[in-house]
Amino acid sequence: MLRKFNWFFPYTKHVVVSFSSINKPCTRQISLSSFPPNSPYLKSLFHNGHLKEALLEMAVQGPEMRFEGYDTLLNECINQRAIREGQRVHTHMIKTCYLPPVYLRTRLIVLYCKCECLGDARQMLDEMPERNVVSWTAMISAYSQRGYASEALNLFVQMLRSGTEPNEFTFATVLTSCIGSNGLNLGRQVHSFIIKTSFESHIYVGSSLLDMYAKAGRIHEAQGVFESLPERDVVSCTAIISGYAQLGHDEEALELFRRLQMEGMSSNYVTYASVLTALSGLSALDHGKQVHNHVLRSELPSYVVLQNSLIDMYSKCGSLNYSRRIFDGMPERTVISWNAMLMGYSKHGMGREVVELFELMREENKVKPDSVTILAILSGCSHGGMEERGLEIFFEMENGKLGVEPVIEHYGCVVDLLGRAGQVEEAFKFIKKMPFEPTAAIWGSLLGACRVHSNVDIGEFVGRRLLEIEPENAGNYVILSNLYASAGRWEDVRTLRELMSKKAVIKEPGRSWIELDQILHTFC
DNA sequence: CTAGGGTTAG
Repeated sequence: MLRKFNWFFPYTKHVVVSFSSINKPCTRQISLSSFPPNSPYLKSLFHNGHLKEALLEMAVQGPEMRFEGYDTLLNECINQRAIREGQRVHTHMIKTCYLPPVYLRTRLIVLYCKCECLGDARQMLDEMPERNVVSWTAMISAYSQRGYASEALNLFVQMLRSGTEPNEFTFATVLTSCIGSNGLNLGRQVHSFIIKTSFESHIYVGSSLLDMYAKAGRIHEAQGVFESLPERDVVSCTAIISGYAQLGHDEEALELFRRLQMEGMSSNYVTYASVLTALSGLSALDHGKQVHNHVLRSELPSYVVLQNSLIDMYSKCGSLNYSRRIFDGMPERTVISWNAMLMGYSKHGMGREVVELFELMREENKVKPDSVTILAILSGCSHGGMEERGLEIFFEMENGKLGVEPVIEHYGCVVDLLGRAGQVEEAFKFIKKMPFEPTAAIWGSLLGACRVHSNVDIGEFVGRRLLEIEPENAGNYVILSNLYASAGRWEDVRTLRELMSKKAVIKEPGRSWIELDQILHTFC
């Protein structure tokens, strides 16, 4: 950081400045005459990454700084995410009474956004004497990209009220904030606005629009937008494929991928990741291997995201050896890599492998576990006969030793774990003293344990409770009635069946599928 | 100057 920072040196010929960079302190003599304001030298300093020297130069130039100098400096601060240096540029404007035009103020908004100082960015925007569509859009997109959907939407409305017309950038970004319970409603309003302003066939707006419909579960509307696009690119194709995949329409996703590929669509890592999700859902190992081949032949095989998807796909297809081979071969892993692998072992009841892998994770100490890691471990211990170890890890987390904040799902896993171990009373006590209100899923897990271990007393209490919370769930009636049956309480079984038909509870039909000779067959 | 799709869990 700079130690000396004097603004008013332009009248001296030489100036000695001392500063310390991260590695070494240094002092340098700067000859002013060789550095006219906005000189090419200034630019060369930035491009060689000497931002701090450039800042000194700025300090030396003092009030001589003009638009071009600020622009170059700010852009470099943005590229390097250098917030301290950027603040100095901002301060320089204030101290020298420079009134930046809209363009430079927008660059400052972008600087603060990219450096995660959204509050400062917002203050910049609010204090601007005049704003244009770019200033508004930069802020809206910062909110959208970080998941602050309501802030993004509120700002969008404020922008409209101020009389500024949104452009294709604004629409593309604001649509990604049309999520949640009212998302579809908002998205439709934005859509009609898009039609009015004739941005509907814009490729960025269109892919954002179809993604919005897909995320709201409206795959047909998404498909409609996709088909109406005058041109397609990787992103729009990926968006529609992943739309199908995320809604569980895995066959359609795969079908569409094949068709678009034949039509010449190019794929990137996001495309493959989406297709792999669909294949995991289908447990289609042969198809998965084909996509893996595509990935290996592409330029992308070392992408972490893609390898994570492959680990997951092979796990869900039951090939844990393949998963592990990919996992072991990764030069860098994210927490998702560990979680996908742990989850794979967990789902296959390999409790010992789960615990061993977690120990490896702690030994390596490169990646911190998160909430999902602990979920994978607890459910793995529960399904894999490692109940005691699972409980130990849970209590470590509860005592704050893992750096993971316990959430209700963790408590749910422990209930499951105790229940499976036959400790039905302990599980019931555990639920009663949890710091959360038990959900239907948690009661359901305990009811299942009561059924398996024939604990009619607790089972009856829990079952009745569940029938109140979710009277439409057929499974609860069936388990409770089986529990009564196992205790020979036929009268209760009968009244329960009557209650069930009176409320017209319908059991969902079962579905299954199988892959034979690389052809997928599905049954209902 | 500002913009769209993605990986683990439920």
